[in-house]
Amino acid sequence: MDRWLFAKPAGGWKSKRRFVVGAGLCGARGYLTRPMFWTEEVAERAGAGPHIINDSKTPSGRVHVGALRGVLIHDAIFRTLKERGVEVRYLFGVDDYDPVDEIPKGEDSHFGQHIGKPLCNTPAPCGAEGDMAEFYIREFWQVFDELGVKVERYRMRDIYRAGKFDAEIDMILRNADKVRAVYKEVSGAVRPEHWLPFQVICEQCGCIATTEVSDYDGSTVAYSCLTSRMVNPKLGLGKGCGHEGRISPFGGNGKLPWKLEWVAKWKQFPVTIEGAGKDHSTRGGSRDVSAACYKAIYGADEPLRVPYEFFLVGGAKMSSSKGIGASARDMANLLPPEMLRFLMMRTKPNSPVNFDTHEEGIVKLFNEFDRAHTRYFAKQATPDEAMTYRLACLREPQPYKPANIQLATALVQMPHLDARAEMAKRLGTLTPADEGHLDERLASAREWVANFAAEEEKTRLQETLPARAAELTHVQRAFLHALADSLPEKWEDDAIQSRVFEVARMTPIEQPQAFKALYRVFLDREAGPKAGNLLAFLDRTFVEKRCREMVFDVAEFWQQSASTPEALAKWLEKEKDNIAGETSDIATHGTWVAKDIIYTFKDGKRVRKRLLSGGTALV
RNA sequence: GGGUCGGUAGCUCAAUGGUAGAGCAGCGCCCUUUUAAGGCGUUGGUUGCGAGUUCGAGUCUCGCCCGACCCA
Repeated sequence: MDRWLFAKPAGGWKSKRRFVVGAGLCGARGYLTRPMFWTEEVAERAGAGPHIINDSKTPSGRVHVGALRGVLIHDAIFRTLKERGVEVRYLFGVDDYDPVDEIPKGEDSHFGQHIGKPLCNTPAPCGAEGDMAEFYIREFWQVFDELGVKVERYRMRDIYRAGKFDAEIDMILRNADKVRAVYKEVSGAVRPEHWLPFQVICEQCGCIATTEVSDYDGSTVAYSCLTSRMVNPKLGLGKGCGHEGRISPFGGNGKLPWKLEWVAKWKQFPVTIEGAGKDHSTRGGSRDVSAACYKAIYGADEPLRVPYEFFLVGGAKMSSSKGIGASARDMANLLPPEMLRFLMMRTKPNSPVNFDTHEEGIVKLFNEFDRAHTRYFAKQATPDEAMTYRLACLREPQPYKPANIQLATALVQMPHLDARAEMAKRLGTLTPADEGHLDERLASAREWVANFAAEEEKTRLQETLPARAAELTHVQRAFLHALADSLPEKWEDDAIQSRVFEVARMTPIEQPQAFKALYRVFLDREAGPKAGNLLAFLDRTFVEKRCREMVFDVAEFWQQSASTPEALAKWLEKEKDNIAGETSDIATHGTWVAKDIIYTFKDGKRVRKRLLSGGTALV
């Protein structure tokens, strides 16, 4: 469908969607326009700038794959603004002053004693160096690098300790009454009169989640570490120590609750664009609270909102106890960076992205990306498609020959095959870009097979004849016997491949049926890699034995393979110029009489045709 | 319980109140010693259900059902 439309005249028709105004007038009906890509809409709403985009992550465990949605949405907006010549920065913060409130899987003994403390004051697990926050954010930063997401990184511990939020902390504490009013009005949460929006780190036990602060005098606050508060009631952990004291709220002695932390960031940096996931973005949610506080305290408008839906990954291993596939790192191992970006770019922020790691989902994603790539370089892409593709690429798009993912996953499962060589053979002459792409694609294929493929999706050589071989027709069984009878002396892929075709013509059997029979008895699948390759690396006697395992009935076989005289005549008419000669012989089986005619083509090929009579009298 | 968003072909999703579309899957045909490849064609819909507004509703309004999320 043509995406170029005539926009209705301004003021005439109502329009929900924004349009890009194209070049000049086009007739009397309106301007030549096209619908905006979602990043362009955001850029348009954002205005001239300069802009500061902000996003952040609390590294309380391995960073979940869903966190990439916001990261990449912000990156796409960042790149679009830059392309438009707008001055823009992209900041990304580590919320490492947040408390430990949950325990990462399997780390109970290590983190149990630290629950309630700031992440950056908690040692890393597994005896690793550094603190918990650094430990978990490190692999997330690595993914940023691989995805080509270039952000200005900051850590909340540095911000607080350097006193960069001191002015905001002071302002917010002085306006605590406004904060309480907003909480009550916007989200219905009632806070006690003495409550102040701040949490200090308890000087006695080091917890930050258990303290309650009151009485700000301009330089210090009073606090108590509540024994009545449990950071994680489910686990029964993180009780306060009962300590009471007075301390300065500045210089890293404590932090703002994160709804106010947002306010401080917006004010200090200052942030002009910050999206948030749907969990924060609903009415009366945390984003509304933060925005209202910002307005109440500073009289300022919140940064541009970009509410976005979730990024959900389902599939084979996701629900397994191993937990592979749930983290950003795991997903980056499976999907090349462009693919992961593509997944996010093509879906508008307000729609959820559901990605399935089952074979079908993987194949579909890769093939769609390859089609986008091909269309882009063939200049057949629509404006939206081109934009999606360009934003998916890490740098200026480079041409290369796409390597089919389905073939790649098949080949890497054949231990006796050189998958790379097989793929390369099919692609033809390779440029360095082709080679790089091919290696990347094979790595994805191997990762999928190793960590994501369900058992039934894997290609496995069948040690014994699979049960479903019973579904083979008698022609297919006869074909396998005939193949066993005439396996080539030279046990090489080309010779075997040729022989398969020849035996198929001489059985006779339709080619697809012949190949399906082979894949069934050896792999228990409908299809597979090139048959010659597959067989060449198996033991010859094993192949011969397997091919003879299914018995067939001659009468059934003949009936399934016979031509009608009409069909034969039609075929002869078509092929007569290519046929050099023919021989025939008669065979009988019970009351059936088969006349087999073998036609020899001018190029040496031989084809058997079978005419059948009799049989009916006895049946 | 209150709120937000969504429900369109088998699947994933488009569609400015103006003829409901695309990709994939499926099906059919063609080609082929590239057999998990290639080419061409094509089926498929009570737009969750029911009312209303309108010349006209997938789109707007109301009610209900289902799902996700937020708040309590």
